[in-house]
Amino acid sequence: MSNSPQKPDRFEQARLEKAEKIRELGFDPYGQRFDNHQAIAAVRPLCPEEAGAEGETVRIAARIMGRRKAGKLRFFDAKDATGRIQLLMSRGDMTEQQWELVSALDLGDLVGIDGKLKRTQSGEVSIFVEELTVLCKSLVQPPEKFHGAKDIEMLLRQRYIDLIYNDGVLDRMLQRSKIIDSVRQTLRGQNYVEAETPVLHSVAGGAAARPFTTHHNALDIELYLRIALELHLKRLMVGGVERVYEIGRVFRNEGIDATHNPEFTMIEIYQAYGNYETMMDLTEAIVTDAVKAISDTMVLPWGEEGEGSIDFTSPWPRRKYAELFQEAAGCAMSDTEAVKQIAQSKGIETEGKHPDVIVNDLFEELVEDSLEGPVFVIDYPASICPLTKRKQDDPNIAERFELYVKGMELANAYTELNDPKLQEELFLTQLEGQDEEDSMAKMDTDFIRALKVGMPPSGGLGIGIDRLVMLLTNSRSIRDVIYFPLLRPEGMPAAGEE
RNA sequence: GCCCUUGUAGCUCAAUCGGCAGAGCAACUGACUCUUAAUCAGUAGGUUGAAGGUUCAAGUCCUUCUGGGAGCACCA
Repeated sequence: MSNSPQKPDRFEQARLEKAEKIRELGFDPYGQRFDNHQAIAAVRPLCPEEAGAEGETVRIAARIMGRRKAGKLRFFDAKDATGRIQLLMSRGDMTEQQWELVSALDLGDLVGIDGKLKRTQSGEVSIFVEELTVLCKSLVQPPEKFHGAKDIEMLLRQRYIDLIYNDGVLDRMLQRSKIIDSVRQTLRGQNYVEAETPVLHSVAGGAAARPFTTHHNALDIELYLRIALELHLKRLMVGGVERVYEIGRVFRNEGIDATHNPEFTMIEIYQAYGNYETMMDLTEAIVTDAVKAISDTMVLPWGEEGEGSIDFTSPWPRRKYAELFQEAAGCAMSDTEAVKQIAQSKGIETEGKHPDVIVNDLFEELVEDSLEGPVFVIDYPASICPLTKRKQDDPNIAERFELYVKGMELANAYTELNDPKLQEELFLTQLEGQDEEDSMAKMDTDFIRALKVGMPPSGGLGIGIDRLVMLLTNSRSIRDVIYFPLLRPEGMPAAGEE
């Protein structure tokens, strides 16, 4: 891409001329510090009910969203992060210099306003402007005032346009912040401490996913961006940090769709001397607290208006993996031949695969999408869970649960494996039918060394924060809850050109 | 990666069978002191994503490239 500045279009040219006019009037088109302004949402209720009655003097800072003229009157719609309010500027109430300044205003400009709250004759809450301060001249023509901006590509590449001009976008992102605050608060209340562990890993472990690779120049080594938080947090458990969590970005070099972004936010939580059952209780606490943080009710809408809902009232059902499998497939998951036949009838590749991998493929095909939830699926086949402690009375079953809501996996938790010898063995054992890069079993010798020192028996829990926010804000796409989802860069030269 | 679909003015969208590229909003000039998708009169605004091809004639048909979206695959 060229580094030379873009030639201004006709709109930018006109606005630059207005900026110059503002300078000639003795003002700064890009503004200065503007103290003691009030939130529009706080100011609106102060307006007198009776039309024409003079209310309090207020000061706001806002963006100009709309404009109407009626002779020597100017009505503007102004908006800040909290709400909208109408501004009224009258030729008769302003100095000559201020009136000239009004004529240099455009849609999209940021202004500081001092004036009195008063209702217009039609009853609209308004600020009758006494002093106008230009805080920033906008050089860009805003989208159409009625239909707004709809081009998804533009809205994602220029998310600020989306945030300014599309109602609900900023609100949803602020809800995301509230949800994350709530998660931290719940954990703080139970004496968990937040940790920050490395993003750059020499072994990308803790999950089954393709990593991004990068390179450190001074050490001249290949590094991976982390795909999970697990192995470092467990090292902290070894070190005596008994209740620990991290909220952080993880990176997986895989496809992009409505529920997957290459970088996404996970929380992983570890509790010494707990197990997967204590983590189920914690999951319920975290999610229900988050619901309370953004809603007055435990039943949240899902889908189009009136189409559906999610009832987060706890406790949530806990269903055994094997039972759900049997109900859906009509055979026991230990019946290897029957499982294979059903899998083949569903078009699932079975050749060379470990029986438990086939069972899991079938489970995903038959069961997952139908789990409306919230529901805990518990007790997974051990062979697909290499980091999990087995049940004491059945070594084929792992103490693991996944939480499903609306067919989406929201949380995943284990009773953590703390036997270093067994862990080492599981790292070495590739499940048949899995490519090495698809496998979770990547040898991490430093992690084994840590386990030998001794890690308490523990519960571990991971929650996909983006998915939690999606479910709580009725968002069908992960792009609705991430400010800047990954897009292909603009303006790359076509292959073979240049 | 596969397949389908889409890209027209700053924005939202038209353009019939291949036949003069258009509207609304926004902008600009003017009128109007209570509007709120304000109204009224006028003006200007285009490399139809890019390159090539077919044709007397291409926004429209064909090829390649490119950005976006939906689905599939992978995955959480």
